Amino acid sequence: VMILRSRFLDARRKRRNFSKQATEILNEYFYSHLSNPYPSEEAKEELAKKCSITVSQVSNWFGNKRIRYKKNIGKFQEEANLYAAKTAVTAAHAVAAAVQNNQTNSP
Amino acid sequence: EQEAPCVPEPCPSAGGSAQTFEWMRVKRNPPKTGKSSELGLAGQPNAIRTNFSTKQLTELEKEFHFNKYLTRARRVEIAATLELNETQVKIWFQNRRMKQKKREKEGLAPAAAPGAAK
DNA sequence: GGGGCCGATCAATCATAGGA
DNA sequence: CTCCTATGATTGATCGGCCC
Repeated sequence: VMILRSRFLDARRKRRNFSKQATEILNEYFYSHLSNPYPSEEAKEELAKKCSITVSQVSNWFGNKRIRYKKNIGKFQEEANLYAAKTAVTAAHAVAAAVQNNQTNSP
Repeated sequence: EQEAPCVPEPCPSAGGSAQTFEWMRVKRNPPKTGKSSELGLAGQPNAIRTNFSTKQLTELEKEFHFNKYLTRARRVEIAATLELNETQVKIWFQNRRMKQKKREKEGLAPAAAPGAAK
């Protein structure tokens, strides 16, 4: 028992929460890829840049998010719906644009 | 950037909210690293994460500084000395190497150091 | 056919940040 | 200030691939 917290003095001690918008970006990606929330190395780099954090931090975030999400799906339902709706709007715009494009050329 | 084979089984749910995808069902097998008390039979693996003592970590760290890779002989020796499985020692070195690599990559380009001078 | 290594990930835990 | 929860990081160990 006393074989204590030998880990004391970790980097964990000076943890900082990510900015509100960084979390926003990460969540957007997570929920828009809920069927397979495993960003590629390139995707991670891009997210890292957009969030101003390191690739490792992006990996940590997804790792924690996935585990915690599946541990209690219900708890994230609201959040899931929120982001689902948000990306739906974006998707709708994309579809609309695509339709416009296709109207002038049908294979 | 578009996979396709996903969703082998979307799951019920009529509501319209999140479905249960495969990654949410993934379960890892419990650690086979049973040790201290190798239960009678029926091989009931400990299924617990071993907590390395400070002494063990210190020795492993020291050895790592000497050699990044272990030879079979050295591994056996260390495992015996520290009372760990050869597997645990092997895994520790693997994780340690990955950790080292990560550190090198990160500590080698923190470029943007906002408020560097303070 | 097996063993080790790598890269990614898991899962439990630690220690802190932030809110009521 | 005292809980209590949310969250980022660490780490022993697993999974799938690859190589020899």
